[in-house]
Amino acid sequence: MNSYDENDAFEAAAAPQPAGLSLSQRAMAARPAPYMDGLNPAQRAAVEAMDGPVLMLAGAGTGKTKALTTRIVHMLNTGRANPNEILAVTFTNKAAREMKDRVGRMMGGADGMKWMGTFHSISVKILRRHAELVGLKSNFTILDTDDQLRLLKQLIAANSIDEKRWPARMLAGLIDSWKNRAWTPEKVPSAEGSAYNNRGTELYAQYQKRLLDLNATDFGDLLLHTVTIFQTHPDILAQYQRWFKFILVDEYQDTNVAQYLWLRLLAQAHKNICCVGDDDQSIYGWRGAEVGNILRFESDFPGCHVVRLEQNYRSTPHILASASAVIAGNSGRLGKTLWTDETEGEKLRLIGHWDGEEEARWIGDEVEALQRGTRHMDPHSLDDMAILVRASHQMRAFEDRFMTIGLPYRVIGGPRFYERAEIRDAMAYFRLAISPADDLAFERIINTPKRGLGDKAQQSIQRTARDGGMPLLNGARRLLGDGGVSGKGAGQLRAFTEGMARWHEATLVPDYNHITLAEAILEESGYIAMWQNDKTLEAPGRLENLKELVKALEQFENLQGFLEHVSLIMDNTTEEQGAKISIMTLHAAKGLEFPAVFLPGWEDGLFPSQRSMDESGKKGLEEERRLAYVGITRAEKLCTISFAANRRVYGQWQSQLPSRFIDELPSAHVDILTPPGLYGGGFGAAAPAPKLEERVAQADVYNSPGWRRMQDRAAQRGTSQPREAKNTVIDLAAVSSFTIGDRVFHQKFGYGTIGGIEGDKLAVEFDKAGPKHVVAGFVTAADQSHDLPF
DNA sequence: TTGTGGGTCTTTTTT
DNA sequence: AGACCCACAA
Repeated sequence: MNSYDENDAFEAAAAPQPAGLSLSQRAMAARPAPYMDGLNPAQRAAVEAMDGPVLMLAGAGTGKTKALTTRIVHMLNTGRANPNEILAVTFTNKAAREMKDRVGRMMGGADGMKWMGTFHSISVKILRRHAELVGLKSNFTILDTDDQLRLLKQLIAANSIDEKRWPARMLAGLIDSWKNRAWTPEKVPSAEGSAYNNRGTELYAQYQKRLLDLNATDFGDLLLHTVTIFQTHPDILAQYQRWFKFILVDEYQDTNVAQYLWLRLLAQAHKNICCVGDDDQSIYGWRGAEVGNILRFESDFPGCHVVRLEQNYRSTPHILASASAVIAGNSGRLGKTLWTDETEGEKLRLIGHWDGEEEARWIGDEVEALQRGTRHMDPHSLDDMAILVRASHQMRAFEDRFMTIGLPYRVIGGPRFYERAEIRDAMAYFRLAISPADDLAFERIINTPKRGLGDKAQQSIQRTARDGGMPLLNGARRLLGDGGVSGKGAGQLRAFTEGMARWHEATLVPDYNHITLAEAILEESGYIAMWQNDKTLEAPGRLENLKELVKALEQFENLQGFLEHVSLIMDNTTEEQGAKISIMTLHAAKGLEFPAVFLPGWEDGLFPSQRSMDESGKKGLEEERRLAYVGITRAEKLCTISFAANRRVYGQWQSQLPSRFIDELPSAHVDILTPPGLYGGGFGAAAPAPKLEERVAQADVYNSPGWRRMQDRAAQRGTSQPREAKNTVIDLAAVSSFTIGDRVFHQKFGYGTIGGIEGDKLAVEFDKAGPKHVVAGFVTAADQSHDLPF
């Protein structure tokens, strides 16, 4: 089967269409359609506005998917379009699947909706039909980032560029960003000429040529080539414009320039385009998304309907008020005011911790409390809870903690199934068996498992193949015939090429059993054995994944079909049993909702991310703020924000300041769970830090049992007694090191605070004030320390 | 050819 | 701290 053959819905367009509405359709349209029940006026308006462009500004939790799917159902039911005349585009397969499911549920099947999918999957369908116009054959392959990087490395080496100074990743990122902006090599502006040591454009052109030679595309090409075809072949564009009577776009705020052009070209004739988005949830600027697209919609499509969905069905008033207050800090918004009928609900909770481990500990306890149910909350399943972090490395502290207390968790968005090394290796074996000319697959697996074929041997294979103008696999065969490989490698290479020949034969048999074949390939190639002999910890998991892969084959008729599918669908489909708390990044959380959400790590530099602010300034900060908005609005009932005063960053302890977003939270909607003033930074607007004198007055360090214990110990050891230095302020810049509890910190603090949890011993060492001297104290419950009131 | 030790870098992620 | 990548030695 070739999926590019089955997609010929386009031909069906030539079939005569019913003129106007049928009687039954008119009857349907006349009475209020039952599927409209339960829509609010705004949603209804979004569903019914059919004459001209529509911009649906849908805030978080306002039922935009409901409006979007109902709109599709409405178009179908009123006979405005056939299922295959509606182009519905999303960004992720998950979103496409959900939309399909929901339309299917309302209509009793969404079979005819052939043009509902991601930008990329739809582009592939179009591109397969017109591949020759951009120099490809219709059975082109789609490279993943791994292949892409390997290709670029070869090019860089061939151009004798020092890959150390000019990494392939950098070039890949550059090319990707150019493709996101719909720039072919000729169109890259000369201002970009200095990129990649002045050779960026040149290498880009070479890379594109190499891709055509391989009859391959990368992900960016799928859109870029399609746009090129539309721009250079008006007749073809016109066909599609006629064909797609209505266009719907989800998450419009995340479109990049290429996608924007793609849409505008298709929509410019009839202008029946409906874009749904939320400018406040644009969080993918760093990968080319242009908030400008949504901000500009009204001038792009003059006379468009703008519908605002503002009634929120998800969150409590406190959560909405907090999210709104934070996002209000951004400028240039289209502006929305989320509101809700609900009046009940818990305030947000804000808590500071001593360090990241303490934070994880506290959240673990809190999760268990929520499971049991608390004074304020009914018992909740772990499935109802999520921890949303800014950066994926933050997830580890929680994994560690949950592992030790035996709390079931799931990490969402980790390394994806199809991106794991063992899966890609296995797929490369399948690819080579099906297409013996797939050189990239050959390179990946020729020495995996180790066959004694290192650099040298591989280079001779490359040379032989190039001289003979043949694929690498054939080159290897010829080299073997010529006796060009010696020693152990020869025997193993022969076994490999013979195996490949055998497996390739097998794929040519009509209706071959692809599952048995796949198992045979992995077994006979020695790939399974490689992992079985591997005694490292992750080996069993990898074998498990391979089994999983073979199982996934069952849903396909043959290996070809499977590979075609997998190149576009990269999501992890394995759903394990049992209730688990979810841990994921804020980015991965978009589109999801949970009754209880934890937002840890709200510290300046981490969130908002310092790098984001350094690289993109105010623009970066605003995107971070949108991320905060997304995080808070994921919560339905309970949202807990936390930060730590100290955190290990790249192996170094660093003192942290609370996030500036904490200062933007409205104090009336936030419960502070930490004694105010615990940390010098205070809680911003929610609760400003008390004056130092007040905090010193509250401190009762010297009456604590701990203080006495310290005195005892000093006496025992014959060292000097801890010095009393009450009501003095320490210049933190003079602190060279300090210890709290059993941790020692060697760091200069130009600013900030030092704190501990109750019971921590605390000692500070100075180096500026003459000879080193040490003061020591003890952290009490009342004064978990700040500017060291000794 | 394969294993190892030192140097480098460190946000977010879909297709 | 930890992952990754490359250069070098066995």
